[in-house]
Amino acid sequence: MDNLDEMDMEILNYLQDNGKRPYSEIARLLDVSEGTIRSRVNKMLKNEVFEFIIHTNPNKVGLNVQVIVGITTQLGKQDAVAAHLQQYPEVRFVGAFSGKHDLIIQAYFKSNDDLVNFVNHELSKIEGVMNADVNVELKQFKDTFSYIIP
Amino acid sequence: MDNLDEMDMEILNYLQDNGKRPYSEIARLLDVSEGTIRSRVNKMLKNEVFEFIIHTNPNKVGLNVQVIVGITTQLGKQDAVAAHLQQYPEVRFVGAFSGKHDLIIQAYFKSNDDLVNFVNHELSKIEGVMNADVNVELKQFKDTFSYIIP
DNA sequence: TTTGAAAAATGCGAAGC
DNA sequence: GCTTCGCATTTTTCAAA
Repeated sequence: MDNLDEMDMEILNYLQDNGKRPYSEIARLLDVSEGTIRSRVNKMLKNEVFEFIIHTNPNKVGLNVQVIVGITTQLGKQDAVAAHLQQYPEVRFVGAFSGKHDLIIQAYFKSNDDLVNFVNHELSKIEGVMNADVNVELKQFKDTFSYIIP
Repeated sequence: MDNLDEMDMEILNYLQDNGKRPYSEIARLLDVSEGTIRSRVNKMLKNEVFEFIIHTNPNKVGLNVQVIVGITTQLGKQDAVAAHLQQYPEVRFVGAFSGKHDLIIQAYFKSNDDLVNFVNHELSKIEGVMNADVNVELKQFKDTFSYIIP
């Protein structure tokens, strides 16, 4: 709940390099005891500051088609459309935006067929969706999660 | 390099719920020995199938302004612009797309001031950038990394 | 590759400062 | 809130099937 101090940020910085880095190693690097790191990590986990996950390379698990779709929704239907979209496992990200599109989503598919199927048979049938601007990824330059600016 | 079998996928499925899940627990769930899980995990790590990371809640670390920017680049300058953009720590994602925009990026900022500064003083000065369509996130509905479809 | 068992390292809880 | 110190759990190592 309360704010993070410098040591918390340093802990996050070490962990975002490698989620398996042992508390004892971080403790050595920051010159405190292992218990200190552990209690701070657990406090941050409890406060949902971060979570331990894995980042899978989509291509290596057969998800070769990645898209970002800008969606225009009918006035007043934005929340309902978003609630609907977030239920799809293929949809990784859903956000409401100011700008050209009301909603922007990011999704992964195994094949172009699956993508076309999603757009034509799912997206187009959601009530309140007026327009969908589909962008298919051709090349990925960066996809990091280490966004704690040091 | 070679393909993942069903057990590999199940391991990924268990880990994406919780990157700290012990190998021994996964072993029990899949009815194999702990060493089997470990050797498969290490093989996948070596082949860059996935990595252990943390996912930090941007709001909790003071990154309150999230944007997705669609960028139109001058013909032939796409790669150069992308290479430039990916150097900013604020920029989490850079991809080349087919569709309305040549490049799409996702970035986090501490404040609107920082965003405006980035757009006016950095983005606008990159050679080859012709247009930038800035979308500011108003609300986040979903932001998951568990996209291994079971 | 997978297994099993011993050794090493890590994580945990509690008490005290 | 930080540390220390036993104890439990996990990870590592390695020989063998």
